[in-house]
Amino acid sequence: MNYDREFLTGTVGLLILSLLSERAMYGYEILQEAERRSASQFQMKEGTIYPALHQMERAGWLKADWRESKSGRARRYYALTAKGRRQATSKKRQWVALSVAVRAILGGAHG
Amino acid sequence: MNYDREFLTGTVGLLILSLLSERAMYGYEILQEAERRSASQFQMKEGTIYPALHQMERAGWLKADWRESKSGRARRYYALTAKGRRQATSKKRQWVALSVAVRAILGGAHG
DNA sequence: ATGATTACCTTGTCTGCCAAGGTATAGTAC
DNA sequence: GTACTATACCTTGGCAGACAAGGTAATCAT
Repeated sequence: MNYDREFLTGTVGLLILSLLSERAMYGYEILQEAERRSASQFQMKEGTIYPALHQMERAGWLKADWRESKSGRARRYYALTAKGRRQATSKKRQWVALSVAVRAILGGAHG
Repeated sequence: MNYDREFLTGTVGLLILSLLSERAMYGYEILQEAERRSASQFQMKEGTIYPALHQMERAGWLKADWRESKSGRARRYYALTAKGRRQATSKKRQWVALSVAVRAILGGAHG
């Protein structure tokens, strides 16, 4: 297996796809959820996430629709398509393989 | 702790520093060693590693010297400086934290 | 001699991430 | 009522990392 070049840099894509594979979310919610679950290790920026979502939508991984919240504020919810689900699975697998490979090298280096 | 932006993309830097924290190596050797230990998962390219080594040298993380191999071929060996050793430790720690955080998010997503 | 491998290097391109800025609404504090 | 904060969306521009592609030159095997 070869890592996409994109993947080596693309932790953000992995996170988005992973979160959306649980349920549909809107952009701002993804930011907060990632921060919460990682104990604030991840602090993705809006300038990172919105363009990423748009790009994934164009690529056919996501499907978006506007929903009104109770307060009347409009939110754009994103859900995985079938293609997106395959991407999510693939990226997770790649990440696991990557982390195993990194550990194989760090491990040699003292421990 | 916050990840350097650089780190999120910079697996290559981590690998180089880790390998050099074991012993001095020359560029080409690093490529091969990374590939060998990762069971060919990593196939770093020369266009990646040489500029990276030069940059780390400029940053004062590495010290380089030319050595002749038995065959008479010249090789440029790189060794960590004290500063480089601190960097290596820091980057390893960051990587471990990153992988924990990613797993915290992937974990929620079905498993 | 021809090609593969070792070993170094640089330039140009593509893309990801983010800082910075912008819009607009809802809730809270004074 | 007005200022501030948080929510929620968005875009533009710049910087840096990874690599494809190309180059040099020596050694080794056929």
